[in-house]
Amino acid sequence: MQEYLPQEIETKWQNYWEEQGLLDFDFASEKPKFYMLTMLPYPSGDLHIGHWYAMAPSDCYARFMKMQGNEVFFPIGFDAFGLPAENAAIQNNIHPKTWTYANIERMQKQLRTMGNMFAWKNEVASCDPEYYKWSQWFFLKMLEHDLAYREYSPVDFCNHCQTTLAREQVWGEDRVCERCQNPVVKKKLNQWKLRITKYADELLDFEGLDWPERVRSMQQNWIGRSEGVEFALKISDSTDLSFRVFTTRPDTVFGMTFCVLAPEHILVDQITTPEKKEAIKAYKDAAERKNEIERTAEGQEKDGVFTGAFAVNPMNGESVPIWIADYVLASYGTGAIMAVPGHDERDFHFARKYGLPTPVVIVAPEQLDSIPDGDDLSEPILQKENSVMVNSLSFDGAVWPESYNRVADMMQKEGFGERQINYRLHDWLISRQRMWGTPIPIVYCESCGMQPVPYEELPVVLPDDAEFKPTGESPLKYHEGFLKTKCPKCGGDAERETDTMDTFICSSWYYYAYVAPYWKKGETLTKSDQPWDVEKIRNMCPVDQYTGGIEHATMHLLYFRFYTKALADMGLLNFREPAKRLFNQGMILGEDHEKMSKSRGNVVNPDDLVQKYGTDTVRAYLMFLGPWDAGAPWNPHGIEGLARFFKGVWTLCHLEAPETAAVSEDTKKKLRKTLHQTIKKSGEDLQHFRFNTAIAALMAFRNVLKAAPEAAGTEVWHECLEGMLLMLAPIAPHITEELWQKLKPGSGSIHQQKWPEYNESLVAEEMVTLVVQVNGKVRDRLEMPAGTNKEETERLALAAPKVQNYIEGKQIRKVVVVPERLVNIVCS
RNA sequence: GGGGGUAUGGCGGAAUUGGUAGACGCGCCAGACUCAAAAUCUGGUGACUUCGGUCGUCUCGGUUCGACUCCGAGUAUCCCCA
Repeated sequence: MQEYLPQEIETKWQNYWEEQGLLDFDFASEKPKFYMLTMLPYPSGDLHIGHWYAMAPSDCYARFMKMQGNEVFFPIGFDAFGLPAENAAIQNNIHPKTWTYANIERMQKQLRTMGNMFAWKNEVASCDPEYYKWSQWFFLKMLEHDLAYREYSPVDFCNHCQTTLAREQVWGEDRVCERCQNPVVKKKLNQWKLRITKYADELLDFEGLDWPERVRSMQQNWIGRSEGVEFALKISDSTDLSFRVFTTRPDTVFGMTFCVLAPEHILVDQITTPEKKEAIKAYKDAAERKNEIERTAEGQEKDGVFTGAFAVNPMNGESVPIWIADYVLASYGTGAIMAVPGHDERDFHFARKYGLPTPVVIVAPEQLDSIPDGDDLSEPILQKENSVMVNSLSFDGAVWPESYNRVADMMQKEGFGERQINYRLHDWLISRQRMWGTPIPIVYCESCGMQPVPYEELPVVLPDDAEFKPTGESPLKYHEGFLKTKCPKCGGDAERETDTMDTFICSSWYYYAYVAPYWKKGETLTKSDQPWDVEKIRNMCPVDQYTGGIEHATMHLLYFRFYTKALADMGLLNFREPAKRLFNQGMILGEDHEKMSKSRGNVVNPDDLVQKYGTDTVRAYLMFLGPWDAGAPWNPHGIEGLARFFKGVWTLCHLEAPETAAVSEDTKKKLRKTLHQTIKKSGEDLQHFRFNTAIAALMAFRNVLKAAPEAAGTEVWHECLEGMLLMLAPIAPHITEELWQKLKPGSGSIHQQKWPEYNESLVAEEMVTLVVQVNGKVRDRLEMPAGTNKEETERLALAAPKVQNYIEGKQIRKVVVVPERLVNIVCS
């Protein structure tokens, strides 16, 4: 027998598949199309075991779907813009483009060693001008449709990365940069934003999508829809000055004893009385130096300063003092709140600190008989459901949610307020002060102002000779050739926008690019272009199955959906969701159960493993570790089991028929039954991404075959081997191809075969094991034919000698019979 | 602080969805082959046990003839959000 040498056969078949065109997607195929998409990698230069963990099972699924009779499209590409290339440029004095393309080349090679059925002919790299010209084209379209705008506002800025960040890229309580973990600061800058908030409500709706609950609730929380009322408060002794506040609890409005403006609120300076000016200014200066989290953290002591001015509660005409406090943020809602200290945690502490009254205006129904005095409260009353309004003039006795509606209606009727929906979601900040990204196609002319670059002039190309200095500023700012241009309107001198786009822009539409890579390459674009091969997009999209890491739940996956909706509204797509099904794999951890990182020294190198065990074993082991969505720690020893398994399969396929063939009918029956049971089990498991149990079933099947070597050479044996190889093909494409072509010469690639079918009547067991319990404890096991009826089952169970020992002399109270499974005799 | 997930042998994990707990693999133990080792093969492997059994799925309580599975309370841990 020839030895199993995975490294040799794997390269051989990878080349064979490529030469035979087996990896290419056939758009003309009559078969049903299946678009299988895995999140595109960043070309960091080294394929990590995490990439394998994400991609090998995806490939297995793609191959499985192909065997199920689909024409499967499984493309790959590179998310090739981004900061690491630029950092490398500064450090090594090499252009990011050179660095990136070298990495791409290296990663292509590594990816090929995985043996995936990637449609390489449809590969894209987002840093190619033929790719990003469309990113720019979409930007101009968004501008036209009022989905892109420029705004001067406070934004999150990372000093270390020298760029602004989207809200989603600022992490955690410490508000650190997602990339470098350094704290971000607030800066006021002119920045481009996309109006994702326009789609807030639609993004909350997952109707018809098969997406994990986890992602849906994360997105819903992120969007943070809250219904409330926004109303105006007039400044006392002023006829025209007023400000607006948003509240989700209008039913507590009669409990307002003060209101609070954010220190940055535009009215602050106007309304502050002369004697308070100094204190207010000092407070504002201090607030500016704090970050958002210091200001709003719950444990934090809330402080503030009285402005000297008063506002009028429109519901009862009472005057309340206006304070400023930094726990109110200018960027959220209206930048001002009505403070109801009796019924809000933060307002309560603030009021107690400054001796402001805390009246009670809502109570729980059971408190109605003895309404507490506000002065006695030790904590605010936060009840919502069934709360009853008190001390609220004519509204007394109104019960939530009617209370909410009555106040809201009144405000609306009187014209000083209206119902409003507030979202936590901000518009998407896309400007980055970095060079290695898609240039924003805008020029600034001194006489004509801001002008979009005409469609026909796209792409605005990044210069190849930019100079990288560790100044922290984008080299585009100093590159005359890029910066200086002519105004498209008046022809006069103008300057280009030097900010580039967030790289999440590139990955928001890449799955369309795959379908027809570099569409209209080299051609001049126009405003009325179709950005892709419409026919193909119609056939191929949306994506049937998307896979990727959960870490993208509120970033990429939200942008991804937003883009499709926006493009649909521009008439470019005829569907509104990019992917029908989503599956998120978990994370592969180090041996120490910690996240893999160089600093921990627990990183696993897939290339070394492939070298030692071969691709098939590495792939299969990653799938075998546990449920894919749970992730798993790496166990360096476990992989031996998979290596043995494949060696075992290899041996079985080379087993020769014994000289004296004496194989019993029972053995044949058993083999055939196991085959059909395994087809059913592994097929169902693969369909549901349960790779681990599918492989376990195949191992069990191997064990059964191994125990019956006398059957080698028989017809059943061949059926079993064929079945084994076919079922194993999506998991281990190389060894199965090798063995298949040996076993069935002339039948072509195993990857063009159909998934085997099972016979339901062969799956069912003829004999079953019946468990007999006495008072819930297992006392005996009986073999009996399947289909034995209830009465007979009970009779056999009661008659069993072992059982007799336990029930002798006792009174039988009840007998529970579950045919083919169990009998429980309850006695005393 | 709020929301969500998870908890099963020495380890990774199975369990027909309320019916034999521990499939499959790793590790370990014993045996075969070998001068020896590796590889391979065979058998064993939850704990305790007086070898009859008894206990056992994070803890406590509940529902049920029967609970890893359902309900309530708690602990630990992970993720997301503040």
